[in-house]
Amino acid sequence: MSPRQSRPSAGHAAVEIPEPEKRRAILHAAVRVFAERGYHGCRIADVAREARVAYGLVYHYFQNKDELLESVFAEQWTILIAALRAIDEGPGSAAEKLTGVCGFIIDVYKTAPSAVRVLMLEVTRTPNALRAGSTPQTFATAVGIVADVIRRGQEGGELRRDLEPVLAAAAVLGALEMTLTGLVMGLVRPAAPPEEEIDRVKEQLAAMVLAGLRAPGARDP
Amino acid sequence: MSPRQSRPSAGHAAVEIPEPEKRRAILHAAVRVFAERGYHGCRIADVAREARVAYGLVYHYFQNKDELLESVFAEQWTILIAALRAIDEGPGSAAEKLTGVCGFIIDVYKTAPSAVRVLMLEVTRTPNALRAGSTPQTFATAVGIVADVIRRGQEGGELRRDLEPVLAAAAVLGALEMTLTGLVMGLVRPAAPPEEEIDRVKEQLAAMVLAGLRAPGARDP
Amino acid sequence: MSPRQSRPSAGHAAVEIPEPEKRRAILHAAVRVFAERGYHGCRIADVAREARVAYGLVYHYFQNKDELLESVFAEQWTILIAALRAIDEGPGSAAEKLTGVCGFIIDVYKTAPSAVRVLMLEVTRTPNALRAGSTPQTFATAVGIVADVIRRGQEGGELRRDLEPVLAAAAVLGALEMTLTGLVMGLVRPAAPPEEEIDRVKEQLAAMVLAGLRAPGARDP
Amino acid sequence: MSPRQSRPSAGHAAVEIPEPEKRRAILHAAVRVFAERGYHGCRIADVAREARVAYGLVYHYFQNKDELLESVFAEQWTILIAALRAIDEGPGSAAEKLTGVCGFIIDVYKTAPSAVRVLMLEVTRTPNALRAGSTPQTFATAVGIVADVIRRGQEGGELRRDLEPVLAAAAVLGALEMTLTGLVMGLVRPAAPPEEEIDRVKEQLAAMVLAGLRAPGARDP
DNA sequence: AATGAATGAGCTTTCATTCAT
DNA sequence: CATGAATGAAAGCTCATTCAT
Repeated sequence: MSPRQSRPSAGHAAVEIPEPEKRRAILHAAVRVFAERGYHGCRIADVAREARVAYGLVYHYFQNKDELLESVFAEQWTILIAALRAIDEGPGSAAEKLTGVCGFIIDVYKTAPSAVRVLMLEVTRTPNALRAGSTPQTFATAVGIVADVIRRGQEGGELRRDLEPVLAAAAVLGALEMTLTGLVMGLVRPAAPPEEEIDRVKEQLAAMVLAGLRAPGARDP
Repeated sequence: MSPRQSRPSAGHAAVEIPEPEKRRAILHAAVRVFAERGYHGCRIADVAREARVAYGLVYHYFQNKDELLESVFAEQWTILIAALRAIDEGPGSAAEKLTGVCGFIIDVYKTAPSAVRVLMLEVTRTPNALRAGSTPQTFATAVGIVADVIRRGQEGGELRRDLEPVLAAAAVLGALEMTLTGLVMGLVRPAAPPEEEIDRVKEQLAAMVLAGLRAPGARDP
Repeated sequence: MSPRQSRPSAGHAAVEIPEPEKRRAILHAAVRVFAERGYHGCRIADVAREARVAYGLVYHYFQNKDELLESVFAEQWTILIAALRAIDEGPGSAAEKLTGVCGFIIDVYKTAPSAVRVLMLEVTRTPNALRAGSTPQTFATAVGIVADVIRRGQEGGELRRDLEPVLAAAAVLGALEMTLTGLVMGLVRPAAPPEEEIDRVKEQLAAMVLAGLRAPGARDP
Repeated sequence: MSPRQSRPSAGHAAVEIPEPEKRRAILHAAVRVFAERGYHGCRIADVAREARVAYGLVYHYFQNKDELLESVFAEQWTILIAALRAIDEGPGSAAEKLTGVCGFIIDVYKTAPSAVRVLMLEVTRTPNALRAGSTPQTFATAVGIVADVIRRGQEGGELRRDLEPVLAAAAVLGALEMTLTGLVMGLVRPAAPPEEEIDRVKEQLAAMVLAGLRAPGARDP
């Protein structure tokens, strides 16, 4: 009787059916509301209002609340992981790659703060049922990629070897996340216009992270 | 006709009215349930069951769900901030104090993981209405104390001066938090019995944090 | 294990056990609260607070809410009916007796407004279960007594014969009640000090009632 | 995302949005249940069942119980006051107008007894919070209109001048109300089929009221 | 007698989900 | 596709009643 599937998004051949504009609006709205209020606090009514769409339409495009939020998760993780992979597989030293990771996340944050919050904060709070198949693995994947960067940096003598890569990766992402949170909450008052302020955060964070991980003898880039 | 106030908890002199045992049980249960499911997902019925107490008793001691969770917040923050203050005002170098902070939080985590999760995770997710008067300030306070430690370390030449203390403090706490989250989610698989594993995390984290903040010339402790 | 019966109030012989002071306080408080908020709106907690007595004590003296409120009803009606009977069986013309009825109710109102409200207003609103054995009959009794006065006045040629006595009696009591309500609500603003104001109401009401009922030829008293 | 406002009910021009049928059903049901059981005794579940409507729909159209009952109040008072105004401003002597008032209320009672009970009985019992803005004023308004009729009758020499109009008006409405109550409770047993019985009540009441208020010299109509 | 903590059924309110249009 | 009224299960809150002290 209509869509309602996970939307593989592309057909296999010929005529590419474009994603309906309103479906997109709902998904975007869901990201914001979800980020703002969390899984249980996010009401379908809120999403519909935020998307400026009729109540019932949400159920036209998504089976139910869970499927909607799962889509949100999936989409955001897909983007993040793709980016991390690109950085990981690209050229450059471990230090450059870590700087790239910090930079990317903070850049995303500049244009879509809620997207970052969804990824970082909802990981542990969202019911397991929902994340089934998506989050724990994907979160692990994200941490894993960063850990890989670190591991190879250790192997190449660029980063200190006494740290467990996974643990270090988690710490780096956590540092990123909480710094952004501080920004959201106004702890770090913008001494400069927001745009530049965020760039300053980016630099400092990268510096701190690198200093924390770099091998004693290694040179600054 | 009964309690139901915010319970300033301490009198000024002589006859200290002891906190009713069941009130305490409810508060403890609330910490756990709250940590587990977040603000909106936490049902009064769950708290009551967890505390092995009748439904209605929760409302005997607390006005409503909000007041209960606010009490949880207040209590946890009070404990954490007192500990941070003690470390801040105690003796030792900045490095030792930062190590102390990491150690304390991870130690608390060993005995009461949910308490830590409430503090760290609920900060941004809990409705503003609820946190009014409690969280934003208290969170800021906690960050502020750590930032002070860092600032004095910078002034004493022990820590690098190019980092904004508040930002660095947030990053440190974030690194702590996400590492613990990783532990919870099983990302960092215990290579050793849990107890020792956590101690290993403590060491590595402290090492990383210190390396990230220490001034180039400073010696290892 | 204690009182808790309907309290026949007097023993049969010798040693008269006096009604406990606090039982009385509860009963009085109940009259006020009941009058103020009606059956469903009247909480045991309110009664206890109003009586400055511990919550549980109410249940020491009364089986349950119903028994308490039934006692209130019974007591008030007993008083009212006794007074009406006394007037009815006393000397005087029908006109004098009707004046007496108006006067009595308004006088009671002066000292215990809530008692009057209980009698007059709760009649139709209180659940049948509660009034069982008390109200419908007693209310009917009260109306009946006034109707008797009217009937005898009609038979004696003093009052007009075209009115159904019961109907007329109800109307008289209703006029009384609503006037008092008007007073409570401040519709009839006291042009004089409360005391005198009420006396003025008494006169006017009696005059109006008598004029409404008196036979065309009958003289003013 | 829907109705839920006080429903000003009438637009100014062209396309009149009709009141949803079910909203109306709920309001009607509420009048009955409210009349039957009073403010505190009236359960939303009862209203929904009586209106043959799903529980939740009540909350679709009304914010909460208070708003629902306030709407009931407002509607009933609006009707009554409009009718009283029409009588007041229409032609006829004061006596005819008073007869009209009695007749109107009793006629309404014939078709919608509960409506009358809501107006007359709930005035003093309903919590102040609820009536705020609606009842005290409107009740005063109703009494005021009747008082105006009386005042003008006094000025025209038709009615006795020694009675305070407001007081007399309250008494008249009270007589009406209690008579109807008596009818409800079966005090005045129908000597005739209900229909005629009520008409007999109407006549007797009007006669009594007029006799009570008419100036000594004035002729019978 | 007196107290007030403790219990839990019942009612209000919310909100995911369905359905007629 | 789009809409929003309609439904009802689940969660929050109240309060009569019991019970240990």
